Amino acid sequence: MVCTANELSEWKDFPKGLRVLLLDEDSNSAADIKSKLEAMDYIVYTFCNENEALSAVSSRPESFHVAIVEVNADNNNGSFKFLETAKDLPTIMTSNIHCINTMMKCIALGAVEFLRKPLSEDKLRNIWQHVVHKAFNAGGNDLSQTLKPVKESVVSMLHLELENGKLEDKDSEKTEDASMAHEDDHEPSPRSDKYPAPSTPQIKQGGRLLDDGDCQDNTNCSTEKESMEQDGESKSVETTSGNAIAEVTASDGQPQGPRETETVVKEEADLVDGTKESTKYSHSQNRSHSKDSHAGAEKPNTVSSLSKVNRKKLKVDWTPELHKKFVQAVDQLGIDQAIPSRILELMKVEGLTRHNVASHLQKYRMHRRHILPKEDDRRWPQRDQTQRSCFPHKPIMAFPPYHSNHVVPVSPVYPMWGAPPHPANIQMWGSPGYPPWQPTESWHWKPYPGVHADAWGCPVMPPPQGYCSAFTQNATGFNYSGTMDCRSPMTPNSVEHEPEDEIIDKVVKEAINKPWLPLPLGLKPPSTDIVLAELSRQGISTIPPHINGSNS
DNA sequence: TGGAAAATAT
DNA sequence: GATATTTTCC
Repeated sequence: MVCTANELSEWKDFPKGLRVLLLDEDSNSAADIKSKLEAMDYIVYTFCNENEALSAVSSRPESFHVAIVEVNADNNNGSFKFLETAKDLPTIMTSNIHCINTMMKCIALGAVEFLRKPLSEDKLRNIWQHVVHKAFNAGGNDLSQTLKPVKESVVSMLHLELENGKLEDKDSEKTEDASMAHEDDHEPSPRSDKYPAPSTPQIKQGGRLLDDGDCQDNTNCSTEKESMEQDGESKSVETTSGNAIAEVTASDGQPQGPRETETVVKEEADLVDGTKESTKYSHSQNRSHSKDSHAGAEKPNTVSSLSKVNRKKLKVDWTPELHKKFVQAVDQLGIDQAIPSRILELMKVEGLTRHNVASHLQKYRMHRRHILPKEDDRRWPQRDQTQRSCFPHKPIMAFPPYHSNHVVPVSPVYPMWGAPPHPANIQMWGSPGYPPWQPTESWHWKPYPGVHADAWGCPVMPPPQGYCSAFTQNATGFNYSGTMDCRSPMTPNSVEHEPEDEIIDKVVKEAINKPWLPLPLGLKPPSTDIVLAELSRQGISTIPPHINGSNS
């Protein structure tokens, strides 16, 4: 983020000048709070009923940075209403009542903190944290105009302060009450592993989940990597009790950076009373968790409602973005080198475990396997008639060596994963032409520039002689002998093949002996003209339209 | 570890 | 019941 002197000067005394909306029906209380806030150079706008306050917020949202709303037993609806309506405004609830359910409800409805009255200066002094937190955690798109300057200023400030070694006092406070978690008293420094998370449990906020290696304040009791991965997740649940937030910055530590690597996972967290509450971390764009408001809209037993949402450990939501990363990682590694651990490394996504990746990889492969042959099925028949009547119904052999580590990547384009039921998946697995995936998909062809997906398994007819030699050369160059390796079933000692295996074996041999035969090796097919000529020479007149397409 | 399959969750 | 994801097993 750019740090300009101008920005800095704009709010060099941050958080002084922070505009606070105070909603408190109790005029005495309001006056008291107001005076305290003003003593800290906060600008206070007092309202005694939610409608006025909401009206003010809606008419000039940029006028407030944070809100302090009182909840009382008599009229908490108004407070909740405000809370639910003014979602963009970090809202701190305060009350004389300490009903855990009320607190929970407030939090569930989006309150950033629940402070018990009376509000001491210490408590009030740090409300700016929520503003900063929001400024840094709101997705770029979500960042309101009000928060932008805050963020910029803070960044600027941090920049300077960091050079001085330490952040300004920023009041290392500790809010009590609802805040059972160890809070971050400082502003987010580029190196800190947490955001300036408010002291109160947040059940929302785009955040990252604990990463294996970043489970800073948690126990690292697990020695085994594997378990650490898992513990890293559940750990956040168990050891951060009271702090539903399990935010961990990405390795880069840049406040903004993590946003794009946030994993969408659901996490359960132990709440104060031990009940579980689920938190869904997602990309910043999804920040508004309807779930939360939904849960909050329920009765005081919000807790139990939340608890049922999920009891299991984290569940990775393979959003298109995440999947894209995955695919890119796979691409980068090459399909043959794409193993969970490496993919995981490349993805650099917090909270994602090797298992998650492995699982996804498994699915990914399955989809590919499932789809590719299907596509080929449409094309092979013709070939059968002409070249390989003995060829199995499916070009089994033509499968790319997805699971073979010693095979050269003969990676065909990643096809869509089929026709998924969910729109999201449709995107994820990329229906033809789905923009986001196009680049990725073509990426797969990197090792074989110019080769089109359709070349794979296309009813390409025996290429002319001239091409044959080229083909052979290429095949050699690309170590196509290795391709045969992927036909592991044909290992010498596997004498008792299934009938299908025998066929496979046969085909493999044939392929070996007749390299000029068009196996789906991902090689560039001959030019359309040549193919057409050859086809017609063989009396084949029916030509699938995609041949032309794939070659031109 | 990687990968397949079983078990669960949604 | 179908899928997606996690767990388990090898």
